Amino acid sequence: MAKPKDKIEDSLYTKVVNLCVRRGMIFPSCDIYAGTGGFFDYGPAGVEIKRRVEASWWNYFVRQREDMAGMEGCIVNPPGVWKASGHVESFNDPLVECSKCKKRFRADHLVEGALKISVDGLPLSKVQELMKQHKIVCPDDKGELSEIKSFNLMFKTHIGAVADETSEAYLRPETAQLIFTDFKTVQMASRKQLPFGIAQVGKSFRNEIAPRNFVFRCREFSQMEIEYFIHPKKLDDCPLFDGVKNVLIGMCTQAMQAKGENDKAEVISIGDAYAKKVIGTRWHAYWLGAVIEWLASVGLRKENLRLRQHTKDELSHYSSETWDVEYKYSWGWKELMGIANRGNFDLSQHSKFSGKDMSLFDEETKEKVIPFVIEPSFGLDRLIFTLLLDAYSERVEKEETRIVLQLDASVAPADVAVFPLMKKDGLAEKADSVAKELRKSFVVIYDEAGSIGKRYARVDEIGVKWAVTIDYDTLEDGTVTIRDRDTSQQERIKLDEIPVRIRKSTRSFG
RNA sequence: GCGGCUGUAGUCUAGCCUGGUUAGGACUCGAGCCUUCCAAGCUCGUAACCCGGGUUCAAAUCCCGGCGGCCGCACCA
Repeated sequence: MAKPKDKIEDSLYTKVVNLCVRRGMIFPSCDIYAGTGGFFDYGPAGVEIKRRVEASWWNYFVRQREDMAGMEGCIVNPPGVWKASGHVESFNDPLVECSKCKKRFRADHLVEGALKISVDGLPLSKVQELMKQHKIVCPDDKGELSEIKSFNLMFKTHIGAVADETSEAYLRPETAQLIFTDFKTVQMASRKQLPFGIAQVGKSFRNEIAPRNFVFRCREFSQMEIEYFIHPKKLDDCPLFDGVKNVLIGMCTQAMQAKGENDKAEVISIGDAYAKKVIGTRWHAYWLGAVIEWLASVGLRKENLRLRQHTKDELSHYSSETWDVEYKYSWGWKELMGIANRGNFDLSQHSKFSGKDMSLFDEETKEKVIPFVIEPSFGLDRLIFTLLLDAYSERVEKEETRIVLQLDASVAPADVAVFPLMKKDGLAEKADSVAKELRKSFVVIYDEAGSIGKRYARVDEIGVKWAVTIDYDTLEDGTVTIRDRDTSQQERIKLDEIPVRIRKSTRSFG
């Protein structure tokens, strides 16, 4: 089955990466020292965009909802958490390399294939022994295989001064688990009854073997995750479903992929997809719709989005059904975020490993239940870069190419730029006081350096929607020109109309 | 992690082959002049040879090692 190309060698991609670095929005971390592959820092404009996307998400999914509670968990956790979640095991890939063709294989898979036994839970030394005993060689060209090398994708550290086995700890590879470990406390404190969700934003860490493709696969990244808890017998009892039943979106189903139609998507409403049982549960369908609506609200064009169902062999160890929201990158459809049905896997595991009761008493059915979970999981960095790709445009003027980032105003790095037409005759002083006043309510960029055209171009490039220019008329009658980034058209308005104009285009979050 | 290519200011690059330059340019950035609205012009300025060894009187240049980057393989909850 042909996978979408992983390779990124596209000019749009290159242009946006270049813009990110050149304008200091997103750039390699600690670049003055080497060895920092897979880590990226955000500069002034980048961090504003990031905070706004995050704030928009938090507002939409947490503050605007009755059925959601927020929390923030720790990054460093004891091993128990990750043993229960299955990550200690499934993050350890035992790899061997063929001495002839240099190809790499999963040692456990080779042994399982050759001996028709399960090696689940066996220590690596045992697997190595089996490989030797049965003289397992490269399946491609019978070449000799190397010793097993273990790749642990979790960052390990130690708690306290003594670094021995008892003090081991991990940097979390996903934020989700903290929601499960804290589930009972957050439920008690928020006094939410099923169904309800817990949301969290934070950093996660994966020690990728080969980080690549800018922020698409990095070692430290931000996640925005929701675990939505549902009574196991009420997965289709979804009162809010009507709100998204009309969301039309392209879908690529398992059935289509089985036929090899990986790049196709049938445009269908999410409600219909559920009615046809393409989507397993009503609550899953609901979250697919809610997620698409939010992604559209921060400016992503729906025609560049589609839902793709994971095939059975793609499903992770905890999931029974997963849908990815994919974006139509110029190098192919690729995962932007995922919505998994985790069942009660995690709460059950934590109950087993910790010995604590993770069930809730349901007042309606008078029974103790371990809730099922639908998990919408967003990668923030990837999303931001996708927003930049989606917003990137070029305008040719006088044989010169200008970059205009047509970001939604709600996620732009500033609400408004304020420029004096020139520095002299008191224009700069006036502009400065206008900027100071606007700063009380908005994110403002003030700039008096260079020609006016250059200053417009500078803010176009990072996506600021409005530019207010103070000129001689301002001193006379208190009017300014306000310029729209996308049309470069200007309009003369009164000073006190500026906030109204900005708010019209910006949902104010956070 | 393996293979191929590659590394000069914030960005793009000249110079490298054939060792000796105050390492040049353009854009950006900063200061100033000019300018009554879209990267104009002028003056001045800041800023670079990835790191470490070696060869040599002399290394951006040649050699070795390391580190980074890109591409391919592999990996990817």
